[in-house]
Amino acid sequence: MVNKVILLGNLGKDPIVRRTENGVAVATFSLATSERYKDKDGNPQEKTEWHNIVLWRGLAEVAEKYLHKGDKVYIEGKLTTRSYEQDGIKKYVTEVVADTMNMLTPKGGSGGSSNIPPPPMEEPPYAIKTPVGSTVNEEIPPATEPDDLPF
Amino acid sequence: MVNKVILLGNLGKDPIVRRTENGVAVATFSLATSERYKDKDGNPQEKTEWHNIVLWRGLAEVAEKYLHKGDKVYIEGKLTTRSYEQDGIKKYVTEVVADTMNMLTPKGGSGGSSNIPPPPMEEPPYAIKTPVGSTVNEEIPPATEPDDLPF
Amino acid sequence: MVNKVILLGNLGKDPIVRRTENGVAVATFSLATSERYKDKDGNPQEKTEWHNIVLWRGLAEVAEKYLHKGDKVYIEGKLTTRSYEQDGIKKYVTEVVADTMNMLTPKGGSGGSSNIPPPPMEEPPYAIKTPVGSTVNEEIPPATEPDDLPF
Amino acid sequence: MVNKVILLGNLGKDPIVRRTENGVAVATFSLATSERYKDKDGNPQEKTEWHNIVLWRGLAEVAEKYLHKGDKVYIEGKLTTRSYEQDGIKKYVTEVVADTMNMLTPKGGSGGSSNIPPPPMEEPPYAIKTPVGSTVNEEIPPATEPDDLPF
DNA sequence: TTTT
DNA sequence: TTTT
Repeated sequence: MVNKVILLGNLGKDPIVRRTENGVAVATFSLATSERYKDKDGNPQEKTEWHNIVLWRGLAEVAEKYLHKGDKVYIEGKLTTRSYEQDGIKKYVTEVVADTMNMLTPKGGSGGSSNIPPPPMEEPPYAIKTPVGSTVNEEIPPATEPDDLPF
Repeated sequence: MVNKVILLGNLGKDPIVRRTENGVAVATFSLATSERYKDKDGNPQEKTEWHNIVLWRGLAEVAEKYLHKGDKVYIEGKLTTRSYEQDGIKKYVTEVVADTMNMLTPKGGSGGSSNIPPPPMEEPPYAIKTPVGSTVNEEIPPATEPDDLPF
Repeated sequence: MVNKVILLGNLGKDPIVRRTENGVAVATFSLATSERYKDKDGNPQEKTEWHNIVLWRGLAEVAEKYLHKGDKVYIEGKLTTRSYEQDGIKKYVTEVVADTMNMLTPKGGSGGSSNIPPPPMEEPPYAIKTPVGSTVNEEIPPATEPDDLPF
Repeated sequence: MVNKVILLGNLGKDPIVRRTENGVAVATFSLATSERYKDKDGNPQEKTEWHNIVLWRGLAEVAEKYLHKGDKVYIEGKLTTRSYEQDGIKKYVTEVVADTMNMLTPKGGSGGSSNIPPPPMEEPPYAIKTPVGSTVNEEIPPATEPDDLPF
């Protein structure tokens, strides 16, 4: 079974970083991927998709330190959907849980970085406790190669 | 900007195929990707994600003819989210609009293929008219190579 | 930096499995991906690419036990090139070092599985000792999710 | 069958652009993807892979105009291997024929751009006429969506 | 031959 | 809400 998402786009806002009671970091942000195309009259159009990104542990720490509104990032992850209830209505959120991140905005660049503290209550997607899957790429022990190859 | 999803999983049901007024085919189905892992007590667990797949034109026609419940398919596409109103409530659906499909269940295989007609009312995701993006891989004119290479 | 290869094709022969002096397993095989297209005269053509696949450790063990000539597999990995000398001539081989493998041929299927022992000398690519990179997906400790999410 | 390569790295040199007798543009360059890891003694190491990239038609024209040594690009393409004879010895080259390219170095950036004319004779990989496959993403007519969706 |  |  394969479940892989590859995105390269820009952050709509600074990441929001929280920690679990055990101190595990979780960062969330939305990422825009825009596509230019021509409509049937030949006029140039742009369509933007917004993706909910979730990063755990090491990746969340990196996001907290270095990622800002407007920054360009490459994300590789898994598509996941979770549900929660709001005002008695069941809602679904689809998120991309990142396992690889690559920051593409040069340091000192982008500016942006609004340091206004996040609102006390988040948008619906993140309002309810629910398990979410993740793998942090940077924590994976790099499989070092044996020196004694058989070929 | 890159927006790519790669899935390899099994169909939860037979595809549902509709046509626009212009006769353009659209197929939809949900696709399961399961992941086995061990929980913190070391017990094997399985977690299944369900993905909403949308195919247009040629890919929809192929799906209509050959895809059945339980079949294994490889899908490459784009992540898209659209919204609709239901009972006065705005709802969001995230879908994968396929541009490449690869059927992995050998012909005559899989069985399954429940021919029970689909319910009169679909799940929320497909209940409302909304524009959705798509590219059908098979309709792309294969770029044939010139014979007179410069190297 | 991103270096990712995604292949879905068929094994040309049974895998060849070796072990380093430390007992680490390495499996190699070639994988065919075929593409159908029409030439400029509209005649259907097929073009097959052969890829050198390398699997380490757990993945190699799985390949040894379950993979056979003709089997269909999904492979995700890294593109790597290494060089070696043969008869005083420097040669280069490009390989895909897998970090994920998904076997798509149902058990008992495929047939094929020629049990003819591999030739004493392999094709050039695997004739010389050289370091090769790898990560075995199955050995990665699955990042279990904390129960105490902050949202 | 799936044959996909995804790379994000830096150009080692300016692209070399040629044209076939029919005026079709072909650009080639090598792309570095570097990976940082720690060796078994815990010392940080870097390993760089060099990939041979080939772009056709529209993508080649874009590369010619905008890509320079050192620039960062995202490439999506196919793995292909071709052979040629040199001094009576058969040689193989593995290339990535791009079908999507995304330039990630901001305009006016990178500088580099050594305008030293390319040597009269290229490295072995490009010395011999051979057919190579390609699809230029930008030439694909964007599948416009019908307004009359059936759902 | 690149980049961080 | 981003970016080109």
